[in-house]
Amino acid sequence: MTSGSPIAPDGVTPPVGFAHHDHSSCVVDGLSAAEARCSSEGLRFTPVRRKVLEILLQEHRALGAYVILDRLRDEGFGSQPPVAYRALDFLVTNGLAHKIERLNAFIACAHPHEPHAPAFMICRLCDAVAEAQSSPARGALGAAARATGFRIERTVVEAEGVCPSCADKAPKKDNT
Amino acid sequence: MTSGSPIAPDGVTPPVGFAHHDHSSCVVDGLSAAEARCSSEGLRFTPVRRKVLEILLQEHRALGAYVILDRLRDEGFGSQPPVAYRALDFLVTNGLAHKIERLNAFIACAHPHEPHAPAFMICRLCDAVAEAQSSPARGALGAAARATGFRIERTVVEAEGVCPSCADKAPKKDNT
DNA sequence: GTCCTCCATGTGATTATATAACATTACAAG
DNA sequence: CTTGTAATGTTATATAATCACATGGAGGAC
Repeated sequence: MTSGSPIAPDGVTPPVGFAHHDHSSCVVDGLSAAEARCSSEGLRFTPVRRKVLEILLQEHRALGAYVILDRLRDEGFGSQPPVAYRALDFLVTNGLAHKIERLNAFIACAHPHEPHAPAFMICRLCDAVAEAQSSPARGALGAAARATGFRIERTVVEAEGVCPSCADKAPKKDNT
Repeated sequence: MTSGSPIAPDGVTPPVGFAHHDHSSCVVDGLSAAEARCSSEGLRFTPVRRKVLEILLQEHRALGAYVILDRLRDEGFGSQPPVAYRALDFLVTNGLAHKIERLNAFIACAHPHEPHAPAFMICRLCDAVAEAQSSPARGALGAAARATGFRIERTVVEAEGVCPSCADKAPKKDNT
């Protein structure tokens, strides 16, 4: 996406995941960004953590912890749940991956270079997930929070629906 | 269990909805709104469903399905998970309750009279949950969805943080 | 009325998701 | 090398959700 990364008129970074792009660069960029981040912050980017991130980067979909665990086992890592959960916790804590609460599953961060309040679009037909930026504190939710004195520390913003590709394949949904 | 009392261990009334209000009317209004809705739409507001909604209405916090199940058992209803999950599914489907994805728990709808895209504020200290309205499709997420052709069908908007009451109790925040 | 069908409920078993607890290993600092 | 700390491995368990099938009740067809 390096060459074909148009910036929308309003300055919003377009989401990745529903559009064609050079996917190999997603993996490469994601891993190198993770290395850079960990190096600069003194975090240990260990083999398990790297492998989990690589697994996540290979698709723009959310993967359950046990799917990841299966792949870790195939790669010779430990095969018990904490192995996957600990690596995922590291990645999420450090902004290299996100948990999709709606799916109880995990996805690699699509914008690992900058701090962000992620928002996700989840296709209920093909399970593709695209990450966008959100500013929930600026909308109705932020107004409600300020009105009541609630201090927002973290937000979960997830939209469920149909991605353009699936909408093309099944334009009408009343057809069984 | 604490017999369902919404009184915190220290004896202080927790922030229900973050603001003082006539809580008995929450229960009454919620139940009567549910009756009206079900009556007008030909839905069966059965004893289990009514009891589950009543349980949820008694607190402005999210309850796990198994907590609800415990209370159902105490009331003489079935004690197996599907009993609670089916009633919850009915309530959520018909807009009388919501699932808080972040907590894997459920809460009664605070605005049962009108269709809405709910947003929630979750206090990580006292577990109180307040419901607000959201318009995620009008912000950055909506812009991203339109830009990519994603059709939003449902949104999850949940903010985690500290409610005003807990912020007062622990003004110096030694975070985490 | 009887029968029938549909939907809701009850129950036992199972699957899926996540964490607790503790032993072992790797690694950096002194 | 010793030691402290973080990471990993492993067993067991907790929590969340669903499957599969039996039972029962309300309402319509006859």
